Amino acid sequence: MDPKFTPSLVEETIYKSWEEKGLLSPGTGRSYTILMPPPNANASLHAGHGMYSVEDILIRYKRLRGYASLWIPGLDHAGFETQYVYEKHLAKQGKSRFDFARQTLYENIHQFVKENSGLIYEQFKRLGFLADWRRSIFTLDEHVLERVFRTFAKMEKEGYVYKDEYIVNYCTHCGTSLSELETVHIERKDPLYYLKYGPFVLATVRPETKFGDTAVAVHPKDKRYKKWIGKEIEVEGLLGRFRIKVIADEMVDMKFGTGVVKITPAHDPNDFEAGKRHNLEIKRVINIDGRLNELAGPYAGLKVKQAREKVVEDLKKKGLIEKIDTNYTHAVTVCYKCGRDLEPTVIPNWFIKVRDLKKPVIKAVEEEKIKFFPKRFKKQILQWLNVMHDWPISRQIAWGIRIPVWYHVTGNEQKIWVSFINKKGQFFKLDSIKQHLNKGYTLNEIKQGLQQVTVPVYKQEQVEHIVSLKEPNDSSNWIQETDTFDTWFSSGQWPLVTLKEKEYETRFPTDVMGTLQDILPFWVSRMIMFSLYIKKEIPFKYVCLWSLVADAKGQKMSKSKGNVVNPIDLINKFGADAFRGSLFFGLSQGGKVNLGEDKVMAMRNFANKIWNVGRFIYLNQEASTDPVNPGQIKKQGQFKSVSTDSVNESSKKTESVIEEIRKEFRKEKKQYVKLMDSFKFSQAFGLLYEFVWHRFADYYIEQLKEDMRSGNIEVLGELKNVYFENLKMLHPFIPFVTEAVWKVFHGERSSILNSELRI
RNA sequence: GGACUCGUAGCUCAACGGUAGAGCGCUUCGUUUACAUCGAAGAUGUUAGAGGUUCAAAUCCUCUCGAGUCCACCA
Repeated sequence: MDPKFTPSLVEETIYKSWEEKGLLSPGTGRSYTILMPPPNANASLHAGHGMYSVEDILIRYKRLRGYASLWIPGLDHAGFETQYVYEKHLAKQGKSRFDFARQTLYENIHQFVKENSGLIYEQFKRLGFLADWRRSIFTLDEHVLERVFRTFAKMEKEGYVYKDEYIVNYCTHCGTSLSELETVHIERKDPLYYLKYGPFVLATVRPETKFGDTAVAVHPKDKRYKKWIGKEIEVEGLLGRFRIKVIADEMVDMKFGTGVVKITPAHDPNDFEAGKRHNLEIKRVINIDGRLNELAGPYAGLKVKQAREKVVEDLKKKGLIEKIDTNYTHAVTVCYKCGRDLEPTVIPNWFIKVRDLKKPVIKAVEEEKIKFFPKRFKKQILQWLNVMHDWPISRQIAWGIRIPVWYHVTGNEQKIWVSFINKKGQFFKLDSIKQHLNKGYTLNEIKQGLQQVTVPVYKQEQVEHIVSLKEPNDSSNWIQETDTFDTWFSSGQWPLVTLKEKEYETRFPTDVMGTLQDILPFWVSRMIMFSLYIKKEIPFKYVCLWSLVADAKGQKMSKSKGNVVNPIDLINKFGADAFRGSLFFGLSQGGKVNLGEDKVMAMRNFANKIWNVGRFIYLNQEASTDPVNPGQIKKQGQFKSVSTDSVNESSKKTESVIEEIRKEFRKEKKQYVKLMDSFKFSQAFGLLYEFVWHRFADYYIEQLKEDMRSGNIEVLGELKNVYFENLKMLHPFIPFVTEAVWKVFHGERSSILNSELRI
């Protein structure tokens, strides 16, 4: 044994030996199952992934406790994220997604993902993860698509699916709608314009949307305006005079501005709601490309920002602006991806009605059928579930699972709008199929080069559609929806696609779902929802949440701050054990993990300490002439009878130290199990650290050093026993060094994973 | 506006009703034989502030101040 433990010399060999011995898959015993949260297929390891170690700890711990523990990995196609990355890649070549038919784009991204996937698994292996890689599942695998289709079809049949014009946060840059959870609110200072509006003055930050106003609202109790309620007023605007209705609505804050609000249902979420309440017309003036349309008269074609400037300028000229408050701070909703202002816009969208679907979820959480660690997340998820409203599942991206809805083209040529690329690669923007056909393109060619299908929701005359995996095989023409499912619609069904059919009897519900607390509402709540809906059973018994890994100072890691730590660098430098240890050493349950090189170094030292304790015992064992099996000594355990023969000071001392160590060790082990079983990993690890280093090495070994040197086999046996048991307890946290030492004592072909941790 | 988390040693954090701890850093001493990626000894704290409950409070309660996160609203 070298005087130093050198991770780089052993880690690869050890991992290979686990693979070769089949230790990545479970042996016999009671089932214990964890589904790995699928990382993005094309992702590369970042520090946050380090927390997947929690699951590795559980898998190894349970394996040592005699369970058939199984960790099933997977990869997520991560629709939005991946397409975003790919489009940046395209931009470098001076191209955009509008240069490709959606099918081509899909295939290109697929190729791109294929080329870039697999890396993260190699990196996970560097971390020592004991997952059954051969069982890896990709969220676009055939059986996943089928499951997703069946779920959608069932939901459709049972009335949980509907399509509606709906106001969504639309990112005109990313070209897609975002769920509320994908938006970010930022505080910003914007000018607040006080516009003369007929007999009123009203305040707005968005004068450019005034062309879409369909009412003016005041508070029902506002004495100032009571006499106008229900009447029409005449307003002098930029496009001439027009009449508009005055409505009363509680949403109006009398104290804000002048207490008068313009209602623009098409471009403001609140106004949209108000519009519904008062049956107002939705008048859309901004198109999904972020430019004003023909309803804005001379302003058509301008982007929102330019339009605002121009409108303000012209309003000033006409004397329609009373004043401008330049000191107004408000919250703006921006895209979490590109940071640009989101445009509230109405577009046709598929929705899932969640009111009934979420009820059993709330019940299961309330009744603690599913337990959360740390506990406070129970409260949080309940809060989220209670405010959760209908789920928009349409995404206007190509990289994803296409919604299996087919529209009946025959007879609806005028109602179905498409954009496509012709054979020559020319792009044709959104227009009705009829228009395109009139220009001489065949439906087949349109379908070949299809980019987007948009079927507005016609209140009276719906376009006939059916849910089907393939094009209906009849004489008429059909065209498939181009929207894809929200990523969470498929990954929410993860627990339903990861196990083999017969495993649902033994391994379902699975045991633990460990994941980032950020995606508790996105993912965890939806997995529970789908599982209860399809299987009538919870998908997992425990949810273990961890937070982001931050830098040494507790700052969130981000590229712009330049404080990103690459775990692989740390592993190369200090070893996987040191990296893993640093994620668990000295922190509170579910708290923030501060990853600093100092801490990793401290853990490197700890691994080395463990190695050297083993080395010391080993050298003494080699030195002792009689290599008696320590197991036998333990059975005899007769220190008293041995020592009574030679009654002297030193043996009395030995005897009492042995008693002491046994007592302390028993206590340690008991506490360890208790902590591990209640997901208090950091505390458990701290307990081991303290015992192994400061009690076992610094105290007991020092006390018993003389006995070891003089070849006292009983003492050696006792120390070995305590040491080995501690190796087993440490193994889930720092698998490599513990395995390396184990092999020194038990032979190259042995593995600590084949041992058992008895209590 | 609502909810949550957190203010403890120079730094990063533990302890969660019963003598305030760890890692890193710092001071002094110690290496012929397990480890200097080490050992021994030590310094550093009115536990943000104020009040309350209790025999006993860093810990429970209330308020104040400060930091952060999430949700909602904002014409």
